[in-house]
Amino acid sequence: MSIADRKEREKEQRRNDIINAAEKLFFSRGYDNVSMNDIANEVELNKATLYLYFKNKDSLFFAVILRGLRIMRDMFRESVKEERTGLDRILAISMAFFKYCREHPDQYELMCYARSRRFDMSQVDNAMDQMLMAMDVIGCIYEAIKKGADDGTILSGIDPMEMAVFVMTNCENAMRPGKDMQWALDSRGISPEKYLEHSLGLMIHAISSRKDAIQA
Amino acid sequence: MSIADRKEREKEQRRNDIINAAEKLFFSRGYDNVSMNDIANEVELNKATLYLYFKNKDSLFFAVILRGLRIMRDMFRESVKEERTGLDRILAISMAFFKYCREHPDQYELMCYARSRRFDMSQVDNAMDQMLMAMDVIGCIYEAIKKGADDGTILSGIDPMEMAVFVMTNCENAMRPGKDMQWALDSRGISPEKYLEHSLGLMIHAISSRKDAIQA
Amino acid sequence: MSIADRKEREKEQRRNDIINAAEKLFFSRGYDNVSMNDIANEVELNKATLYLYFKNKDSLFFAVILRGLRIMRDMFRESVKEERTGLDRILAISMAFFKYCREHPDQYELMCYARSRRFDMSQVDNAMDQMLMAMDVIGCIYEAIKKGADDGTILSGIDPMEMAVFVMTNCENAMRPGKDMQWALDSRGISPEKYLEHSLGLMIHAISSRKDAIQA
Amino acid sequence: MSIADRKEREKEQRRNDIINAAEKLFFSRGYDNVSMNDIANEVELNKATLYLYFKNKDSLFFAVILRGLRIMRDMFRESVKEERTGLDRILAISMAFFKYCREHPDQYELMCYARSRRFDMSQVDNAMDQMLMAMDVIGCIYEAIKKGADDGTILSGIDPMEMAVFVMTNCENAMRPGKDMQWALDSRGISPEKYLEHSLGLMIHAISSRKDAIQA
DNA sequence: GATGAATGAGGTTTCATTCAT
DNA sequence: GATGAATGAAACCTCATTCAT
Repeated sequence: MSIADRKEREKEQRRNDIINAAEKLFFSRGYDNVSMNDIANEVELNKATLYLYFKNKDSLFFAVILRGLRIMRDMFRESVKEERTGLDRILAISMAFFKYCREHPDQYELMCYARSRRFDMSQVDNAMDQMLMAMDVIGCIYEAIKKGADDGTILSGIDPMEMAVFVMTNCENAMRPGKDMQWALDSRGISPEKYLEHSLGLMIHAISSRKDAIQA
Repeated sequence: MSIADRKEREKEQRRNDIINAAEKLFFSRGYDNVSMNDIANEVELNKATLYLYFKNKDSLFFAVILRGLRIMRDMFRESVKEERTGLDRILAISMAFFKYCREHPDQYELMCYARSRRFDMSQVDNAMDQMLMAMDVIGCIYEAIKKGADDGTILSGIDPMEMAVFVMTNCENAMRPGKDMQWALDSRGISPEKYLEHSLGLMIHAISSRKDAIQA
Repeated sequence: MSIADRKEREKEQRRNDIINAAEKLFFSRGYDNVSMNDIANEVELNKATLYLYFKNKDSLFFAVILRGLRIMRDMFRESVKEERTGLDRILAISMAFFKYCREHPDQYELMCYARSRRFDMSQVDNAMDQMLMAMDVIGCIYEAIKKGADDGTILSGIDPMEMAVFVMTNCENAMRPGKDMQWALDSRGISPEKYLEHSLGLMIHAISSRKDAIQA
Repeated sequence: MSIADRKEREKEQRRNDIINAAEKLFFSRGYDNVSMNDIANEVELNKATLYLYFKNKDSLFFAVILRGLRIMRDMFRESVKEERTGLDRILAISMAFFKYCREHPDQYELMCYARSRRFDMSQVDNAMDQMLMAMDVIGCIYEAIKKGADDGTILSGIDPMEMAVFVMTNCENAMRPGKDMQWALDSRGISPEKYLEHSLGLMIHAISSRKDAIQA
């Protein structure tokens, strides 16, 4: 068993090495400007070897994404531990999200790109893992919303999943408003931080059951 | 002058033909699966000729996007004409946005793609037009928000531009929640239409000065 | 001895399994569209194991061919048993050949491909078996011709081996005239069956000592 | 007109240069051992340029083949000019065929390879020309057979096209009996020339209306 | 004897872009 | 202004084969 185990671990390690190399390059040059050749050179393996571990370039890409999602989920889970009320948990998750984005800006950038029509999930061999992890992430929010509906800190009457999606997308937009939106904010001298704060406040205001509070 | 005029008009016409062809192909196959060759064939011009009108493929792409933005802006402007209060105008613009997305789904798809990191605006020759038009679009919302702050239908206290961005991005997400968000909604059997409605309700609730209303 | 025997038999069995798998795949997709990987998967052995049994892909291919040749030879031998005269034997062998082609069309197809310049016999480890078996096959015809020369049913005066080759190649062409020849026949509405019959008639006519007969 | 003409000629010339280079390499190393890279280097053009003139490697290959077929056809046509009877024409064509094979052995080798299952004519852009030329070649024999049936030198009663195919394939086999057939002939010390002669004699004997003659 | 992992070499094709005319 | 032809660069992927275990 120890021998099979070691093999197993080595294989996992190598897989990880590849993902590391790919991640590094994707981060610095973007998906489209990195070739499998580049990655093979970076990880010092033969190009063909990459294809032993990943069906194709897209699959490798989504393995990178998956890792990012896992980190995000873990941060989400960790963040709610200390919080009592549903609303507090939502706030905590929001903060965790912003933290994630700040600590892993390139990873988050890739994640956004991974959603574009450019990618055909049917050609990706770990598509299912991808979906499950995404569900896990949104699931954290979903749980918090449900709790909030129970404890009265969050509006009820709408399916908690809808609210979770509302929260998640608002966080994303608060963090990364899109090129044109940034132009608009720039034109009025509004800093990203300020927009983040206010935008989050509006979101919380929208879902909170207390009718008087705008918090950040 | 009439001769120069005609020339001018012809040139404009040809430029438009190219954009038409490109648009048609981008719509049906996506940016990355359309080559300059394809476009040249579609418009029945030589490939090299395209480069007389557009600096590169990206510039042509953004010319297509620009046209879409113009349509959107016109619809926004048209939509507010009949509305009195700021809040009503925001509602009207939201509706106009959804209408736009439904009537030009492919165009909207492209617009989203155009925002990805993949594109380097510094290599695009009409980047300025692009920015101005985007400002125009968001400007419509900005005006409505300002009016709403004046007439008391919309929360004041936050820069109207911030609110405009909040509105716009919420509309976008209401309409097109992203692959993973759709999975999440699907898992609870929530239809896109329902989510659109509720999500819009939350947004309006967030910005409305009336503390009791959730409307769709 | 029994242990060594068993080992021997198992080894032979495994070798056969590999040939079976290769044959199946070559039949359905053609030599060039089948990889050693495919074969290894089909037979559920490791790719490297294949190389314990066969020097290279070509050798495996020719092992498949060899098996086909053996079948053909056995059919030839069986076919002449009941026939008296040399000419009758030639006819019987021809029929056996056609039967073989009909019963093993894919195998025959491969056999034809195996003759192309693409293959370098010097790199094939069982080239000698290959040659011996081919000689066996043609040998059947050779014997029949010799008998026919003796019993007066077949022209003498030409080396029987030459005639054997003439017979064999005519049978092959009767059965499988080649793409362009088929186009030609099609253009005149001649069915493969009809051509087979007439072509065989001409061949028999050519070698028969009776100057009046055209038979099928 | 002269300018367009020159362009046209230059283009044709270049196309020919490419075919020349490809032919040279195919001759010396065989189709599968020549890459488009090799050809591009040989003709001193960019690899991509090749694809302006030929849809793919196969199409280029068949352009080489087509040229060979044209030569063969021209030799066939030339050969019959001086001959009166149908049978004499068949003999003349046979000789022309043998001459062709001796003068262009590599070309003939390729032609044989071109017929194998390996090639999917549906992916070849000049497939129609290919077929027409093949029909032209066989057509020469067909005409001679018809004439022979008229003038009484050749057996009638079988469709001339069938006989033409019979003649053609017999010539091919007389010239190039196939690896195994050569082994067989070798084993009896029969030279290719001798087999050619006798084999041709049998073929002529088969189609001739004179019941007593074996000629070469 | 069997295998999992690795690899080197190369395959065809595509594309955006640019000259010379 | 328009074009036909050319190109450089690279892209992804596959395969037969061979070690170390």
